[in-house]
Amino acid sequence: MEGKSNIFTIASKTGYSVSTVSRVLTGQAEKFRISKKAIDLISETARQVNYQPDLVAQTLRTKQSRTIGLLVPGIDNPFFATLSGSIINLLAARGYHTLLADSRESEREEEQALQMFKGRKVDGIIAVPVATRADNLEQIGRDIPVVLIDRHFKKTTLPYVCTDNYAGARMATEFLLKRGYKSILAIQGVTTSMPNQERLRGFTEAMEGKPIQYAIAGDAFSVENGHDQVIKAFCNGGRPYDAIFAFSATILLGTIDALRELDLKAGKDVGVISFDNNGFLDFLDPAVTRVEQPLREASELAVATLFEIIKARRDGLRDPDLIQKLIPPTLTVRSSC
Amino acid sequence: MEGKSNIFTIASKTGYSVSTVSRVLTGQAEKFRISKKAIDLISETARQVNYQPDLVAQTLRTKQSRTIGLLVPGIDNPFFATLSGSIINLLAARGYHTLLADSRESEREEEQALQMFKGRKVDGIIAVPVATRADNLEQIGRDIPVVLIDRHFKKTTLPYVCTDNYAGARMATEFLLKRGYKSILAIQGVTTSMPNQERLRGFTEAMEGKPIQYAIAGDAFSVENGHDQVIKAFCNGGRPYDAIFAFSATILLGTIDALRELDLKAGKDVGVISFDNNGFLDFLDPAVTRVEQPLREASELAVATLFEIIKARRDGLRDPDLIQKLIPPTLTVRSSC
DNA sequence: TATTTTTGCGCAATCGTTTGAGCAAAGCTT
DNA sequence: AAGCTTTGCTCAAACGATTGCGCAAAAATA
Repeated sequence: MEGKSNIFTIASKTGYSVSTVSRVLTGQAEKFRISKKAIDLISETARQVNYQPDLVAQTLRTKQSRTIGLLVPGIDNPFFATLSGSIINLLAARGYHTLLADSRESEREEEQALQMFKGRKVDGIIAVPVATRADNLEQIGRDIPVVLIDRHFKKTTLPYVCTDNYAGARMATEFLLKRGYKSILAIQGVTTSMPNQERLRGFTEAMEGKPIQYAIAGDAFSVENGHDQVIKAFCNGGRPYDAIFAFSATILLGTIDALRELDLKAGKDVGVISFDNNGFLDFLDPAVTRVEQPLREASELAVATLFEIIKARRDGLRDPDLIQKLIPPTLTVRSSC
Repeated sequence: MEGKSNIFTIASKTGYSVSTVSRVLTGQAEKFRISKKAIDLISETARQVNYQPDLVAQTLRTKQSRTIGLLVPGIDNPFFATLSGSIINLLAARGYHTLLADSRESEREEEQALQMFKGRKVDGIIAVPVATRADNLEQIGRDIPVVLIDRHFKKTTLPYVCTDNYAGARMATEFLLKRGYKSILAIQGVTTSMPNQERLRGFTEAMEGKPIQYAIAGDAFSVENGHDQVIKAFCNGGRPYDAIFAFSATILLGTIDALRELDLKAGKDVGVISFDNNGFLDFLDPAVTRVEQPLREASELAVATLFEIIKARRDGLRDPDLIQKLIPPTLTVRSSC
């Protein structure tokens, strides 16, 4: 009954060889014409001794770990937490386990995590990359199926599933313009990341040729950044902008905080719009208009894509058609602008 | 340069035996009096062929995976997301990797995850248990070091690090009373969980003998629950309670939402207090008074405890003194009550 | 120079599985 | 009854590392 039982225990208890036991326990009984008698006896004893296969040994032998490496740049960021949760559950539903690593926006830690994934023989990797160049991940992608999510590289051979950040930012900006705002402050996040660059592009292209003042500030997807940029911009006590476009929900929170400090009412004194879905945004006062990313859909597509590649490679086929999808976000209008 | 190099590759490239290579690469060179020449040559070739040890094979042989299993009841809950992030990073700092599983408040999924951890040969487990009985986890705890966090069992031999939920709830309740509220609605979460039971106990004991009306409702740590209970309680259009005690931040959000629906102003019409730390609570209007849990401290203690047990067992000693700690939470006063 | 000690390393078993190949016994065919 | 098929299983070699034991050559000692 104790945890010491292995395939050998069962073999000697039943009088069959380890081969036979293995084949029964891995469901290959039919294929190898094991007698019903043997199947029953072996299964029964396996149950009795509470046999649990050693997944490590199995992995070593079969080169399949039924484990996926998930790499995010900050698990404590609610956005990535939600994303991770979604992915982990989708993987679990397929019988896969998740090794979770946090690169904390550091290329070095990302690299380490990837090496670790490799050493651990993960069957695939889902990553929100922080590196600025695709090389390393593409290199790994040759050995292990990799799908990028949320962030991607400009020209890459890796599959990805991201939000169409360009379209989203453009949509948000145009919404602000339509609302009649005349001077807009955009507060951005990690400037090297693709989502940020795309949002920036969406914003500036939407502003192009418009007789509207605007500025771009900031450099991190953090509350502090949101706060500090607003304070800095409004520091002289004036009201230089009548609208703020926060490139993430974390930035938005900082913004809200700063506005409150400045005794300005979001939605009334200053229009506010944000990126990122975050249920929280509805509980703020005013509830915040935002560009919502189809998180669930993205996770599902990423996981499905990953498994298609895994399957193809397992069958010795070449990779399926490259999936590089930008999912259009939706505008959720509330009362903040 | 390709990922195919193993210890054998290096052995033949250098002319040394695999034993020697292994000893050099695992830093046991001195101990086995390997010559400096051999050490240099082997290290150098290892670098050249970009050798990465196969962690699976290593685990099989050494019975140490340098992996910890982390089990939470809902990774998409910001509270657990933050907790996980904190733990993952602490583990990473010690060179350990994390297998993350989500039980989704289901005993069955919890059991599966634990079996998986065992099969994966994790060196230890940190768990927020959902089971109502300790048996299963205690059983596993005999094989693998286990530390509980956030939730624990009444009488258990397992170490745990939790918030002193009783004290926290009592503190919150007494604060409400001191503020002069006369009728309080407490909205609770998963009723079987220890934190909830303790919070409930703290609440009711604080109310004992007080000439104050109160009610207890709810059964989930969710936004919906918070919302629905408020609506239900206030449905006849009256204002039966002048204060609400939300047993978690998620519940609180639902509460806020419901109050808004009812056209009641939190903080003004109805006092509001919450459990759980969540930076978000400061951005609500009004910012919410709350019992803050020392998440960081708890994670650190849990991880430290786990490693002490791991170390002791590895050295063949018996487990260190049982750590069962309730960390007192702090009251963060804002303007919501 | 003969013996002992030290130095430096290799042999081979082992961890718990999976799996290709092979083989005896039973059944079937003619 | 000889030959062919099928049935039902076993043998033993992997997978990639670690490790107890042993042993030859060199160095030290006598």
